[in-house]
Amino acid sequence: MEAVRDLFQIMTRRFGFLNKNCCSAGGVELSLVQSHILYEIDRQHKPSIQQVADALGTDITTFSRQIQSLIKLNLVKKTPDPEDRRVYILSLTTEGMYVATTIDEQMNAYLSEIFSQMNEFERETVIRSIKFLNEAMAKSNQCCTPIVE
Amino acid sequence: MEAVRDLFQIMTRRFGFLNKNCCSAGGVELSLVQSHILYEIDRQHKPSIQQVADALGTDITTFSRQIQSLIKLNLVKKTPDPEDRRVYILSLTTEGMYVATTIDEQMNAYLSEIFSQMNEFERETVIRSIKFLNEAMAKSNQCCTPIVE
DNA sequence: TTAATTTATTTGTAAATTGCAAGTTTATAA
DNA sequence: TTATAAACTTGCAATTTACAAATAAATTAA
Repeated sequence: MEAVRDLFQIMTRRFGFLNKNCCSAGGVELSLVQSHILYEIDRQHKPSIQQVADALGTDITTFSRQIQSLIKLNLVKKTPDPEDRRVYILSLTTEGMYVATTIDEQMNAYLSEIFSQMNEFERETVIRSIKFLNEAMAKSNQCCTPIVE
Repeated sequence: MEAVRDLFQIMTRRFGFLNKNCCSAGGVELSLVQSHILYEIDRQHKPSIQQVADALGTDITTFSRQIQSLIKLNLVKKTPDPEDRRVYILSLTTEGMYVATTIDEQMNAYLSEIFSQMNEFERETVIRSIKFLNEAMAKSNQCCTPIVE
């Protein structure tokens, strides 16, 4: 197999730029990391701090502080879990939800623009390919998840 | 178009993990950023500091310091450009080349493992799709390049 | 039931990363 | 030849990071 890595490296870099340019909404200027956190909280169902940190592969102590700053920005809410009082459940505030949604819409708009250069068939193929790839990565145990030592 | 962003977000996150777990070679422990820099210096033809910083979308002052630390690690070399004495040409040292190559091989090995789950046709399709996507992103002027204001 | 262990989270601290402002040096334009 | 611009570096100061250690609650073992 030739230089598959190059393809990935360039693609993810480009997508990274997209994300980077995309992170302010509702008068709030977010860092890339913060935008990823909002995304992940939104995506998961009542996640704990630990769960989101794991999903993003961030050190828990770092993550704890990141959450603190997002709470200060009034984008994230921390609720004690009644089931287990060690745990805090994370959720987006109304404002956080607005910001996350806005970013999401912008990202999708950018992506639409990219895909608009393709015809229906090409678009379908590319999207199906990415889905497929994600599944393959999920199945692989050697890679693609944060290191758990 | 449905939630294309999700596909991308997950894919790039997974690839990010891959990169993250992949950054030590030849007894040197590199950060993700450092590994990206080696990659980009290797890829470009006698790039200047500015060029690599631009390609990676990093602030030039930050980048200047990152190069300094890679020089200290004896992975990167800075040569004055005879054509324009303001400019420094970056290149990898022998050791830097070794590290970059090792990381590259590891990444490709991981990717091979992922692709080994697919049959020949699927593999071809996925790879062609990513190439295609890269071209589309390159053509788009709205996105996918670092902000130049 | 108590003691020991594990899990979730936070804080102390110190190092690394970042970027703006300002500076140096060389090239180019007026 | 003076002014402007471009490539790069340094001085900060703020932010981000992660390891070690602490707290508090749950679980498990004795």
